[in-house]
Amino acid sequence: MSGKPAKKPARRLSAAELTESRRGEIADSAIAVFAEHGYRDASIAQIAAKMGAGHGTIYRYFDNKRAIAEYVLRRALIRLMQVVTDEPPEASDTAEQYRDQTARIGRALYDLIISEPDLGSVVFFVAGQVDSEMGAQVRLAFDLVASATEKYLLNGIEKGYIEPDLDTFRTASAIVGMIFEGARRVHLADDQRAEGEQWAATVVKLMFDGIVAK
Amino acid sequence: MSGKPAKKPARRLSAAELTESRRGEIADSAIAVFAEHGYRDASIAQIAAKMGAGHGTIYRYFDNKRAIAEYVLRRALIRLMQVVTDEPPEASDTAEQYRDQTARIGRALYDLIISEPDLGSVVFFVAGQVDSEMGAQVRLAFDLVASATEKYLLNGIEKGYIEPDLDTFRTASAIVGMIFEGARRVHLADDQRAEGEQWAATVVKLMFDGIVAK
Amino acid sequence: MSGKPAKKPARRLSAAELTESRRGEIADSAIAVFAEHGYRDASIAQIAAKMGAGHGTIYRYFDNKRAIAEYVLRRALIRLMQVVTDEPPEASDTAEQYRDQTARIGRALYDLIISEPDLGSVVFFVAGQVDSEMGAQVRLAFDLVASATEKYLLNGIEKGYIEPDLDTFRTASAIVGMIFEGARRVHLADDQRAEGEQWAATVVKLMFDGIVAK
Amino acid sequence: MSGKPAKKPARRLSAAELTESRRGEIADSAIAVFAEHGYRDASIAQIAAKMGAGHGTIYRYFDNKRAIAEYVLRRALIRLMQVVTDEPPEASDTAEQYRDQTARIGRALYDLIISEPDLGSVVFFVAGQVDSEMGAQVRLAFDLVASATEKYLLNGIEKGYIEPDLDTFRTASAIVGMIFEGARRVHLADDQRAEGEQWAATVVKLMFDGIVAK
DNA sequence: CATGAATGAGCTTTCATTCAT
DNA sequence: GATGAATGAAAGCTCATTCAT
Repeated sequence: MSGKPAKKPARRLSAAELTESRRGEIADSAIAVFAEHGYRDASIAQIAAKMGAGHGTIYRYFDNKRAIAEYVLRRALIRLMQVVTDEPPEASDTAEQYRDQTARIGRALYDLIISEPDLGSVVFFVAGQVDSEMGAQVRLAFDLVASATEKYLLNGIEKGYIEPDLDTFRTASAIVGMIFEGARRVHLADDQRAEGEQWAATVVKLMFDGIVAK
Repeated sequence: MSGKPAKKPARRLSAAELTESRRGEIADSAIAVFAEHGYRDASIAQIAAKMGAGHGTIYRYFDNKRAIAEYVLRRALIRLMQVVTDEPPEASDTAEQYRDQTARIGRALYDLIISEPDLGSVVFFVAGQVDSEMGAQVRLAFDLVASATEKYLLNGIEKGYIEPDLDTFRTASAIVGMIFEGARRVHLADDQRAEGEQWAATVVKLMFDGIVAK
Repeated sequence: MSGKPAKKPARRLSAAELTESRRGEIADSAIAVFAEHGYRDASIAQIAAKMGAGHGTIYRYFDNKRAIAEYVLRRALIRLMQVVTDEPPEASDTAEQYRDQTARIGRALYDLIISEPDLGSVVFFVAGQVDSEMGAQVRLAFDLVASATEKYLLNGIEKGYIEPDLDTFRTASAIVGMIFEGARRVHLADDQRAEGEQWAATVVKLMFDGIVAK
Repeated sequence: MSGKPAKKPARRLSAAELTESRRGEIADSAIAVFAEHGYRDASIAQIAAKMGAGHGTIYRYFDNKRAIAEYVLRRALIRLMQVVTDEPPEASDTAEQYRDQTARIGRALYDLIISEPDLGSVVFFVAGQVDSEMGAQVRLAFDLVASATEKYLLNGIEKGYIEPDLDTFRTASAIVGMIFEGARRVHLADDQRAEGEQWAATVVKLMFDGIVAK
C-alpha cells in the first residue's frame, strides 16, 4: 500500500484508502436511512443526500443498492461478534467466574445496542428485508455466536462446573435467543440503560439458577 | 370431527361464507408467495396466478396488497397464540407438573411450525417487511405471549415452587425468546421432528435446572 | 296524454315498451351520476346502484357505457331544442311581437334549466368528456338551434322589422352564444329564478336596442 | 427581435432556466396530446413519446398528470386574458372609438385562436375534463374577462355614450358569451381568417346597433 | 472524479365488460 | 330476465441504474 511500514500522521491517503473511507461514509448514511425507512423504502437519493453527495456518486463505490446493504450488514455483524469473542472462553475456572463473565458479555452487548441504535435496527430488522440470502447471513452470524457461546459451556464442562450432559449447541443457541430477545427489548426501551442492567441480571439468573425455588 | 350429522354435508354456502372462504384461499396463496419472495417482491399477479385466478379478482376480496398481509398475519398470530393459551396457567401445582406443561406447550408450538411452515415465515420474516406498524403488531403479540407466560410463573410463585424474587416479565420474555429461537431453528431444520423434540427438552432443562452442575 | 282510446290505461306493456321504459330508468340514474361525477368517474356500478339493480343488468339494455351517454345526451338535446322550436317563427309581425317572443323563449329555456339541473350539466359539461364525437353532437345541436333562430331573423327581414343586411347565421349564432352563456350562469346561480328573469331581460335588451345611448 | 446583441447568443442556460424550458417542452407536447385525445385518454407515455423522451422523464418536471394540465391551462388562460387587458378601458371617448376598440379586441382574440389552435382546445374542451376544480378555474377566468369587459361599459356610461341603465355585468357576460361562441366557431372553421373577420364584424354590429331595422 | 438528467421495467390499482348461474 | 363474480387491459407512478458532461 505504501512504501514505508509506519503510518505518517497527516499523510495523503492512497487511492485504495480513500475509496475505503468513502465507502465508510456511504455506509454511515445508509445505516441511518435503512434504520429509519427500511431497506425497500430507503432510496439511493436519500442516502446520497444525507452525506451531501450526488446519488450518482454512490455508484462509484458500490455496484448497486444491495451491495451497500451487504457492506453495512457485514460491518454491523463484525461489531456485534467482537463483543462476544472479546472474552476468552478458557478464562473461567469456576461457575462464579463464568457467571461474572456472562454478565460482562451481556452488558457489553447491551451497551453496544444503546450506543449505536441503528446497528440494532440493521441486524434485527433491515437484513431480513433485503432478500433471503442476507437473512441467511444473519442466521449464520447467530450460529457463530452460538458456537462461541458453546465454547464457554464446553470449557465449563471440562472444568466440571457445568452440567456435563447438556445439549451444548442447542443450549448455547437458547442462551443466544434469550440474550438477543433482551437486546431487542433494550433497543426499544425508553430507559435503555436500566433495561440493559436488568436484562443482564435476568439472563444470568435464569441461566445459572433456573426458575425453581430451592 | 363429530359423530353426528350436525352439519348438512353438501350445503350451499351463503354469500358471506363464500366470501370468507375465498379470502381464505387468497390468504393461502399469499402466505406461500410472501414466504418465498418476501412482501415487497411478491406481486399481486403471482398470488393470483398461484390460485389460478385473474389478478383483478384479488381486489374483490381485499382493498389492497397491505390488507392481504394484515389478514394473513392476523390469522397466523391467532393460531400461534392459541397454542400458548390452550394450557390453563393454574393447572400446575408442582414444579414437576409445570415442567410437563411447559414441555407440552413447547412441543405444540414446534408441531405447529412443522405442520405449517409458511406460518413461521410470515411471523418471523414477512411482517417486518410490510411497514413499521405491522412489525409493531408482531412485537405486541410477543408481549402478549410473554404476559401469558408470566401468568405461569406467577402461579408457580403463589404455589411456592417458583423462585419468588424473579423479575417475572423479563424472565417470561427471556423464555419466549428461547422458545422462538427454537421455533426458528426447527423451521429451518432438515429433520424438523427430531429438532423439535430436542429443543423442547433443551428449553425445559435450561429453564428448570439451569446449566450448573450439581 | 291519454283520455283518448290510444292507450289502454292498465294494459300490460309490450316487450318493446318495457325495454324502452327500462332504458328510461337507466338514463335517469345515469344523468344524475354523470352530473355529479362526470362521465369518466361515473361507474356502471354507481348507475346500477342508484336504480337498485345489478350492474350486469345495464348491459341488457345498452351495449356499453358510451351508449348510455349517447342516449342520455340525445334525450337532453331533444328537450332543449323543443323549447326553441315551440314558438313558430312566422308568428311575429312586428319588432315588438318578436321581442316578446324572444323573451318567452329565453324564459322557457331558463325554466327548463332550473327545473332539470342535471340536463344542463349533461349538455354543458358531460358531453365534452365522453369523446370528440359526442362533443360534435352538441355542436351540431347548437347549429340547429342557431338555424332555428336564424328563421326568426329571416322572418323579421321579410316583414321589414329586422335590419336586412345582417349576417343572419352568425348573428343567430351570436344570440345563441349569449343565451347559453346566460343558461350556464343561471345553472350555477344561487337564486336561479331571479337570475333567469334578469338574463332574459339583458339578452332581449342587447339584441333589440344594442348598448349605445340614444 | 432586436437589432442589438443584447443577449449573448449561445449562453449556457442556468439550471432553473433549463428546468423551465423543459417544462415548456412538456407542456407543448401535452397540449397537443390533450387536444387530440382529451385529458383522460391522453397517456403520459404519449406525451413523452411526442417529445421523444422516456415517460419517466415527465415526472422529473411535474408531480403528476394533473399538474401538467394545470400548468398548461394556466399558460393558456394568461395568454387569453392578455388579449382583453391589452386595451385600456378609459381610452375611448366616443361610441365610435369604443366600436373600433371592440373590433380590435375581437380580432386580436380570433388571431390568437387561429395562431394557436390547441390553446382553444385546452380552454374550451380539455379543462372541463380534468375535474371540477379546473372547470371552476376556467369559469373564474371567464368572470375576470366579463369584469374587464364591464369596465369598458362603465367608462362609456360615464362618458355618456353607453345606455346608462344597462345591467352592466350581465351585459358584459353576454358579450363575452357571443365573442367566445365566435371563438369556438373560428376555431373549428375551414377558412379561419375569413371567419374571424366576419365574426368580429357580426359581434360589433349586434352590440352597437342591435338587430332592429331603422 | 463527481454529478444528476434521463430512462424504462415493473408494480399496484381501477373498472368496463362477459357469462355462468 | 337478472345478477354479480371474475377478468385483464391499461394507466399512473417510483426509483435503481446508466452515462454524457
